[in-house]
Amino acid sequence: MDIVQQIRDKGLKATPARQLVYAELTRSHMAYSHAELEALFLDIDRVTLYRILKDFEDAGLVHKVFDTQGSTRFAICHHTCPGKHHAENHVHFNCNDCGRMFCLQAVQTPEINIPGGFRVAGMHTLIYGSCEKCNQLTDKNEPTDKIQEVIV
Amino acid sequence: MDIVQQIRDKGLKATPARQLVYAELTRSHMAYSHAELEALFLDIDRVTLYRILKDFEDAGLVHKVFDTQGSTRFAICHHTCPGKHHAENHVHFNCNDCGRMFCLQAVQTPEINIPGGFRVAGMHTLIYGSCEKCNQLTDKNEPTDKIQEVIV
DNA sequence: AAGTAAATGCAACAATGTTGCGTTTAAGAT
DNA sequence: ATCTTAAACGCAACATTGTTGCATTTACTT
Ligand SMILES: [Mn+2]
Ligand SMILES: [Mn+2]
Ligand SMILES: [Zn+2]
Ligand SMILES: [Zn+2]
Repeated sequence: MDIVQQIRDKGLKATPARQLVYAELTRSHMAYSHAELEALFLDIDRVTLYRILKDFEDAGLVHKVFDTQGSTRFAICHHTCPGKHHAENHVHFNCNDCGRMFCLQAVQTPEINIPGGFRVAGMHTLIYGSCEKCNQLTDKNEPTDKIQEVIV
Repeated sequence: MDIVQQIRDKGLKATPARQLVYAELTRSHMAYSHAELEALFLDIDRVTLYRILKDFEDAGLVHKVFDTQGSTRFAICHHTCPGKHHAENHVHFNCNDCGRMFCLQAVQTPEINIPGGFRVAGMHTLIYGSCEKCNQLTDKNEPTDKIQEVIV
């Protein structure tokens, strides 16, 4: 479906800034930090970007997750997403080397039994290590500074 | 072992503030936010508290974790702790109602196979829901504002 | 008891996120 | 096509969380 229409379908105006952000998140399937998005879209105001991400999250277009440093990141919601709690269904991977974070849409969060009187509502699973790109680059002793397209 | 000696064994001076913080973390086995500790120890300077927690973490006395809000929390390291990466061995539970966070020392993080060229170094498992106390209080429609001792 | 490196307290700064408000604009109605 | 208006934007100001520099104090060694 058209990006403009997807934004409008959530009751939001399809402004240029929103189209840019949504297109990028859709394209790369990665979880972006605020800093990463600011660097990508230098002409979008910092506050506007905060509000766009908040609006997208409330609308269920994106989900918010935290990386291993506790920094906030945003990623697109898959088309079969059940709404704002989408992030809880799948596992995330954070690369220690390049810092990028991936939504592993195909990997569901595991089942865990915990003792005591806890009532479980959901869980977050964050795996860390090094991504495919960084594995290869480490082997070749090359720099790992570029952010490139990845589909997981 | 004596608290003073445990702190000294890591090459740190056993100051009054450090003894207070370490004793509390040892007693409750919970993961405390900075705000919770500040409220508990009003006479400890804010910056000093930051430095105490950083020093404890570097020394392997405590581990740092993030809760469902992305807020930083600190918890004691178990006596059989392998050092700074202690937090990665066990599961954490964050109560949606009272906000408290528990170290489930007895619950190991699960094994997960992920596709692609990712090299896994470790994982964080954060479960959320409501704790035993809040379950009971919800049933009885009572307030849930008190922080009390819990051993998990 | 004295000496010294470590720790503390305070102020200033930095990073991240929020709020208020006047201006601009997207999208529906005419 | 133009008008209308609620929504979105841009900017400044503020709030929260965490860090750094430095003068003073204190825990531990001798
Ligand atoms: Mn995701
Ligand atoms: Mn823990
Ligand atoms: Zn990488
Ligand atoms: Zn609770």
